[in-house]
Amino acid sequence: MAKDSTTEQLIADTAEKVFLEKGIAGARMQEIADAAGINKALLHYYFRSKDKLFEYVFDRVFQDFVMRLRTVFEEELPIEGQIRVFISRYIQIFDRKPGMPLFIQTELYRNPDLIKRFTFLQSVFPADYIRKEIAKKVEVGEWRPIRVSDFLTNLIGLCVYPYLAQPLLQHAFSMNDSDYQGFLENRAETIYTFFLQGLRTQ
Amino acid sequence: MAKDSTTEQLIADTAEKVFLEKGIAGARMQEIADAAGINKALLHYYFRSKDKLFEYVFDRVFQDFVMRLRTVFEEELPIEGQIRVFISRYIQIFDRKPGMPLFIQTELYRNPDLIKRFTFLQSVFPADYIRKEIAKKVEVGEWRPIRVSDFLTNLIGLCVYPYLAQPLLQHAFSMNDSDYQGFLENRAETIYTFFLQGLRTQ
DNA sequence: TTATAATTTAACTAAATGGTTAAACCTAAC
DNA sequence: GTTAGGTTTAACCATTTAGTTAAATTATAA
Repeated sequence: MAKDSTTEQLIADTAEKVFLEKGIAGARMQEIADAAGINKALLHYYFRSKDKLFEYVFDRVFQDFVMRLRTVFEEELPIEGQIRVFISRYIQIFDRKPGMPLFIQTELYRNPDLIKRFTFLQSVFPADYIRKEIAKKVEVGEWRPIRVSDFLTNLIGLCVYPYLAQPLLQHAFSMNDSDYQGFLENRAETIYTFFLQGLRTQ
Repeated sequence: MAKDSTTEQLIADTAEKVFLEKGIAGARMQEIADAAGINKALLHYYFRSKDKLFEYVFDRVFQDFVMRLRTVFEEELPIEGQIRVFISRYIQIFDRKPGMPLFIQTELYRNPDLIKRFTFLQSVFPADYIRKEIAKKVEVGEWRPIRVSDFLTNLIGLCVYPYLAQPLLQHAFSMNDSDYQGFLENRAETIYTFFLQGLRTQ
């Protein structure tokens, strides 16, 4: 019977696009079916309900995100190098799916229970490891003391904010789409320099 | 007949809460009416349609935001002092309405036309002024060169991100609500130090 | 008092929407 | 060729939802 998962894949991919664009409340099952080139009956044949489909998509999106980042702080590099990789990989993820950060934050804000689905989050936010590295750097007088939560919030905020606030920033800086694309392309290097300098003592 | 604007106010305040929490797509007129302690008929009596009500609320929220920030970079202070004021005022705004940043970004992302309603945005993002100040500081060797767009994106991102990503961060750092509140309270100082240091040459 | 505006009540409409059903059709494996 | 599962069609159901209506009621200002 050769489980033909192509259709399931197609549905999930299409649903992801629609959900990313409109959120669960704004998305319509009919629209997903149309966009996938199938009919509503088949949609419910594969995914019983809108909620089930949403959860499936949400998990997939988040897993994709986590999987691309979880190994960064395990690599054999000095912390500065890990930070550089972290930044560029973060940006790389969102370049492929610019709507992803806003989607995750919004759905999470409106339904905090979704947080329960977040496994492996500690590997993307390796607080203990970072704490130790900060301590080392502080001891040799290279960095100022900083809380882990501030360290990671700053780092991630610098990476993600341009994607979360794209329409606002693009308008504020009078950029067209390709201007903004150019702006984003230079961010990785800017962030790296700025972030590391921000940590230093002098 | 004394136009009793109390009810209009009440409706707008209540609608704001509901819209901030659920977005336009997730909000229900009935829910707004109930929360305001009135009936749906009266809701439509004051605001003809959901869209009209939403636009009214959206404008109010954004205007409130702009009005609290527009004067910061006109104050008689050195740029460092202006930055300090900017940060603390930014944070102060969101402390009162934590859902506001996510609301604005999400609705703007899903309906980019709303950007047309953004007047005075240039006074919150005074690109020309900042450009000149950067140039001065670079000339005396105090700051590294940085694009205005990066300068403002970094500054605002550092302020706003903890509000945009509250559920995620709170979970990642295993904080309860009061932990997170404490985390936010120290942010202003942290950001100020970190941001200014990030700009420096050495 | 009287007229006018605010508010409630309650029923109603029309459209959108998630989800179901059953029969028919297609296709590939056996 | 038969069978089983994927797919379509098309109608249908129940519920939700924005918005309306009209009549009754309450407050308010002139």
